[in-house]
Amino acid sequence: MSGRQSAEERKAQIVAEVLRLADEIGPDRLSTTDVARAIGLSQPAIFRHFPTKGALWLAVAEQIADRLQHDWAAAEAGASEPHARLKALIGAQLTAISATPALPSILFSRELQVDNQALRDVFRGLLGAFQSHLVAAIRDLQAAGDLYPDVSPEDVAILLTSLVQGVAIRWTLGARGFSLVPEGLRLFDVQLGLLGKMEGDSDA
Amino acid sequence: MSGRQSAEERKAQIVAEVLRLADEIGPDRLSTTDVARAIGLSQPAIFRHFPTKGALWLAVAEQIADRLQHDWAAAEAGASEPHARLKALIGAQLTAISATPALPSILFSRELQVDNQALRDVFRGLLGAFQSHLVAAIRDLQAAGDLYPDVSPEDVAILLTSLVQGVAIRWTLGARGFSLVPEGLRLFDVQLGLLGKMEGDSDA
DNA sequence: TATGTTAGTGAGTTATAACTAACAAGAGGG
DNA sequence: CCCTCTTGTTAGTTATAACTCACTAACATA
Repeated sequence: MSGRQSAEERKAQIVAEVLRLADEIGPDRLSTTDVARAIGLSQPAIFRHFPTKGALWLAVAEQIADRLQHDWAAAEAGASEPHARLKALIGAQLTAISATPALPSILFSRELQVDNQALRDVFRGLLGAFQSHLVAAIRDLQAAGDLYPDVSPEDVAILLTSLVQGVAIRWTLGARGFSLVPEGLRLFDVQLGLLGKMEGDSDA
Repeated sequence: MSGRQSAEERKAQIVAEVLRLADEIGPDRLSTTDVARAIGLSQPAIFRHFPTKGALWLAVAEQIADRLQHDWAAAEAGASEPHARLKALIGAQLTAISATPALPSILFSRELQVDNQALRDVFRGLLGAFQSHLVAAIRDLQAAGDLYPDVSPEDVAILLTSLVQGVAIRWTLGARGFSLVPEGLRLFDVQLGLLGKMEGDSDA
């Protein structure tokens, strides 16, 4: 169908298709046959480009990691003020999930990670990196006096990642009946509102 | 091995074994053969008690639902004051998860997310019910003046369920390197501390 | 003690998974 | 114009999944 292509193009196409289908079918249920059929290739052709299915998933993970890290960098570059930077980070994460809805399932799928240590490492590092970006922004926010100072930045970061995860779960369970990014950002404002309430008292 | 048993007992035993093995093996990797072997039964015996594997999962979900609802009721009965009631609800949920560690994995399983609509409905209802219990307690807390009144109880409830989910996910992914209930309650106190900060200002 | 019901078994069937081996064809270089 | 590398195919293999069928053994009770 799609004609003969260079290995590099094919690889990218396969990875993209895995991400798309992982949402439809479920990450661990996704078979190489599904991927091949969606592209219009024979099933063994997948193995021409990736030695094992695990290697294919690793490529997918690395693509995810690259994209997320790029998104975070862009979010931070576009906002100088700490509050805006924090909100941009959360927004970037929500946008990434809404563009790749399989992301939470992939990130949290024990099935995938059980027999793929490398995959687990990539994801763990990724989650940790996000946490670090948040902590840095929160620290700046506290330094600027815009955030109640008696709570640890790490705890705030945890509350915020939980918020993102929580809204993502509600989004998937509820058949995506609401708009992920606005709802997530609304809750972010609520949470940050609470965290900033002491602002007026700080000079008391 | 375990001898002949009544259908009712066997069903309960199978359901319990699924919950145990779902944690060890992962919800989607879990085969009827695994369950049968763990009990000491032939694999077809499972299908004597449940028409399909999906029906088995549904029975598991209903057992979870029953137990959670019972736990919530007990938590609410044991605490009259709103703040204690809210904390007891969160504690009950954390305790339930720590007693059934497969719970978060099931939330992200393909069985739940893709294959089994009925299962998804049960879990959605369950989350909604928990949310309602929280909202009621939060309303009382606001009425008592112990919680910043300008934020909607629904939003606070969402933040709290997200908190529970978030800590549960970190707990499972991080190889259970910390104690779920204390860590969850600690974060609850942090969050509630933020929500109660206005208390001193309310008469200003 | 005879008889119907129910829990359980062993040996299948069918489908689908990942992966392999042998062969075919398109594209560029000599 | 052929030679060769690369991308692809068709036709397998092996393993494992859910589920079925024909049958047996324990139990209850009339």
